[in-house]
Amino acid sequence: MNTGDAHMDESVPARLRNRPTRLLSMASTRCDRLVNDGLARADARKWHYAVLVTLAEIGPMSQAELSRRTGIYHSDVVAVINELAGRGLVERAPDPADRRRNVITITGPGTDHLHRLDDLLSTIEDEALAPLNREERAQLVELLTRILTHQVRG
Amino acid sequence: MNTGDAHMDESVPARLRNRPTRLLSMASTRCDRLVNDGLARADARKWHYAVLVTLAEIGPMSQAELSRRTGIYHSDVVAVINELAGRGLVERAPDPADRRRNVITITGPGTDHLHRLDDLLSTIEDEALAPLNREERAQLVELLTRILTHQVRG
DNA sequence: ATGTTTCGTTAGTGGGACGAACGTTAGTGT
DNA sequence: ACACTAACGTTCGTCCCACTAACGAAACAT
Repeated sequence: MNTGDAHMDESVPARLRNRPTRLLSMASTRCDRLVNDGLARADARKWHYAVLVTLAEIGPMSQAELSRRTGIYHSDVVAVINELAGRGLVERAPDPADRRRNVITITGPGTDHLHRLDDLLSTIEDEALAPLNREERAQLVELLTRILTHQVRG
Repeated sequence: MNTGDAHMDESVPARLRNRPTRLLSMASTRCDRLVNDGLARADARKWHYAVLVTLAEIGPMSQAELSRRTGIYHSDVVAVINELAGRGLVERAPDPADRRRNVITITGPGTDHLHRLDDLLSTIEDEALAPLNREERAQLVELLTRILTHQVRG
């Protein structure tokens, strides 16, 4: 499975090793894989989690709004909702007030599943960020958030 | 061009907004795009930079070693070297000592090009990480490095 | 000699982010 | 009342990336 490759040794040139964008890329790739593999064991993907948590926390909403809140590209929302609806975790119903919209609602089983995913994700992230303590994780979150807010408004 | 989407508003549920892996993913995606677009203006890709900087800093080496040091997947090295060699930025020659190997060497124009890419990349990263000062960038690098070293040995 | 490993290479897969276009429906201006 | 514009859901397709599978050639191990 694991190729045991180097990638991070001293064998990597310094100019390369310290490029923040490169580190960001590699860390993201590896964390994403951990998350994907982990969630796959619960037959889920990260977008499933994003949708379920959004619905649970904010309430029923249209697909377009889901796209905006979760960051899922609007073309891709359809498939995600299809998958979730196919498993009975959400319900898709036409909005009587605006017939362009579908109202997506989380179901009972959906809420249960969300709790499992929440636990699972916490475990996964705990392993992914193992070498970082509480404050350091908060620091990381803060730094990344600032980068992102800047780029969005940029 | 820019869709002006939200993605980072308060409209994002808290449980989602504070997930480090999610932030990592989004930051990486956006930074990668900045880097790719930026380097594209110099008709280059980030792997070009990785290869050139490695050759310049360490010296000629085989493609396999290049793969190990840069993190480029071994199947993909071929294409990268093709592109670089096609532009005369590196030279690919059979290794007389081991006829399985190719020895890749950076050329004069390759070194020039590397300098341009170095400057360009600094500019790009400066913009990508604009909201972070020196220490904070160092902090970010340190945190990410620790995550990565842990995962590689994990 | 034989089997194993390394190297370079080709072709192909799967996923994720994104773009283009379309029919449908809601608002908006006049 | 009517044309125009914008939003919504949807489908299809594109591009890039990390990765796999398989292969011939060469080196190495025993």
